[in-house]
Amino acid sequence: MNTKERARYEARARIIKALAHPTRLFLVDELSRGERCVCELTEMVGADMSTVSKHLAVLKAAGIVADEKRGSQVFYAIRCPCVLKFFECVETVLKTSAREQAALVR
Amino acid sequence: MNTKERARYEARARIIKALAHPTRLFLVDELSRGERCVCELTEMVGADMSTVSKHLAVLKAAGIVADEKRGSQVFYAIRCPCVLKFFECVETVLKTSAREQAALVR
DNA sequence: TGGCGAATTGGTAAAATGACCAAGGATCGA
DNA sequence: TCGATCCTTGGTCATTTTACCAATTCGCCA
Repeated sequence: MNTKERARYEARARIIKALAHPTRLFLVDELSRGERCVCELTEMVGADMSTVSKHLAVLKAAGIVADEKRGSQVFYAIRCPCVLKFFECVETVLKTSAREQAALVR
Repeated sequence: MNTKERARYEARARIIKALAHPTRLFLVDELSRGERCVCELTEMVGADMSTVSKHLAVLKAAGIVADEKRGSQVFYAIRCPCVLKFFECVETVLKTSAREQAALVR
């Protein structure tokens, strides 16, 4: 793995890392249904607003969501809907694992 | 977000976390071309074998790869090929970001 | 214009992650 | 059986991540 290759994998890892947290997955899932302001998301997540704000900042830095200030509120929206396909695959992995577990117990 | 929901997002995050490291992305990429033994992968990655072994253990625990001992070697292989679709999306995100950057400079 | 709600940012402490070294188990050829 | 190779595991230390609190900024309206 040379330097250039490594840089490519690091760039990819940065995106995936941004998704590698339960709260951020929830945020993406929720935003996939339409834009939401931070206070709405905070309410749903049930954590400190500063925590949610920071999670959103991570997603934004990765280019996964976009923000727009309107009045005193900030609305976030998905920028790359393909991210949702992640979930399908993740579910496949989970189901495959579950099946194997079941097979072992059988 | 109730307890059950949270558990679902945590399960998903575990899978994605397993992919959220440049070396592990490289390993998955390489394994997508066919099974490899740990010593081959170690050679390619250029890190300590114990480091590579631990990365592989993370992927295995997530159910993304499977291992098979044959003689003195251990071969790893992809278990859920759909993981490769992650990369397409990740590239899309990266390209979109790059385009926006370019637009800002223009 | 004073104050309130919305949001971000800085700071801090706890927990998780990651890399390497050292040690140990398994397999194979001499 | 001895030694070499392959691989995993345990330990340690540095770095990163994350959650909350406190402080600050911004917009709105009473």
